[in-house]
Amino acid sequence: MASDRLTLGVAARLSRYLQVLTQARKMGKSSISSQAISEYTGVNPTQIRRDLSGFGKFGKRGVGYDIDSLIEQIRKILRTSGTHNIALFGAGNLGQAIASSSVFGDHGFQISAIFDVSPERVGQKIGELVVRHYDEFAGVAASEGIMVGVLAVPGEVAQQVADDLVAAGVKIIFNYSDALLSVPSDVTVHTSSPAVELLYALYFYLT
Amino acid sequence: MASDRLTLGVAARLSRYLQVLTQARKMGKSSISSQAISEYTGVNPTQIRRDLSGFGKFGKRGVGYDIDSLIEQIRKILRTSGTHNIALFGAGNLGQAIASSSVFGDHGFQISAIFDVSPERVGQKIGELVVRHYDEFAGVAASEGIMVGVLAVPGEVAQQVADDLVAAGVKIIFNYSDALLSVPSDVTVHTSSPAVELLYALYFYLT
DNA sequence: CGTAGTTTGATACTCGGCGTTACAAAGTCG
DNA sequence: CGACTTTGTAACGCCGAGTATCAAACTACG
Repeated sequence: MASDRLTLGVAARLSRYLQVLTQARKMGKSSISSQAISEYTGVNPTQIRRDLSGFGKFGKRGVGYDIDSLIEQIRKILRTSGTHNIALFGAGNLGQAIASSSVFGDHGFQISAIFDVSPERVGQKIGELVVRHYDEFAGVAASEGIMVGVLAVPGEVAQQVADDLVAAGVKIIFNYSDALLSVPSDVTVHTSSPAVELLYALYFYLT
Repeated sequence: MASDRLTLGVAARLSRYLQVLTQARKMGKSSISSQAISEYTGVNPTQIRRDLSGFGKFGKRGVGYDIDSLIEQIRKILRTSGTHNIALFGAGNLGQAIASSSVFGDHGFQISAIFDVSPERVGQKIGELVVRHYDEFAGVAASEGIMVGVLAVPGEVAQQVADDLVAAGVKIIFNYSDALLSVPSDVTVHTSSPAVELLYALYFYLT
């Protein structure tokens, strides 16, 4: 079949290209060379061209790659074109920051609902959305096709929320809390860990 | 010399172990097996043992690894023991979320100052710290040894702040904005991109 | 128009990282 | 004491990724 699974490395690099391309587009650029992508990602230019040319001829010789079309192509390769509905849990500082930024929207993720338990926050408006009470989640999950849940809740309740997400059929959990979540093997947990990324960067600076 | 540079892969995995170990410690565990670390990181247990045994015998056969001591050992290997001072820029929702959480503190990063330009935010107290005006940064950078800057500012001003950080001698910039930053080659920029990480996870779920 | 410069696409070769398998040694538990 | 767990270590092989090289396509400029 034409749709062989990408290797971990290729998928990781494609995602990274996507990040830089999206940023570059925001900066008003319309075209970019493999050399330039290399400077921002650290990936070898030849490697970049090889990654891309494996799926088609996206670039123009002597010019580079058209950013808009390359973004679309990579999204197709990653099978993540279109928009995906996500649910956000926790409307504290972090939840509000996420909801009012475009970090997820820029990559095709639409926040379709925000949940919290605090009476002061429920009913509050953040951007276009109104914070709903956590009890409503089960109903919302059933009606909208929620596949991804983003946890911006305190660590103490993260496991409880994760359990509820699993019960509702959510398959991917993005965890901003510091809790270690236990989930069935068919559910993916990705934990945000900026400090660890920083340690990694620091190591290479120090040596 | 005994301090050969670690390969990218080893350093990345050690960081990842550190993340899980820190979480596990928070959950009250005191010991963990390579098998358990494998379940949370996706790294092969043999690979984990090989990574660790290359630097010493940290585990106890039949038992596993003592979490506290292993964390300390990995920090030593990564040369990132002790505390590191970081400066936070932007005291909006995101900045407040970062400042009031322990994500950085748990890994030895101490936020030594928070800066903003908004008159309403300057002077406000977040945790133990008082938000200072951005103009004070140059002075603070000189007195404290600030090596890392965390940007929680709007994308439009991110490049300006980055330039100032570079001028002040900061070598590592953690960028939460969506701007594509240009810096000299001896400065490392790490851009937070949760949505891209999510796309990556989504790809492997879909296939 | 023509030439120099840029950048992609493609191939061949090599090296090393990592998965796999296997097993002895050291510890725990009943 | 004996069964079980888990680390530490070695051997082997595959494939991913860096490197080097070159032709082809495109731009820019005189």
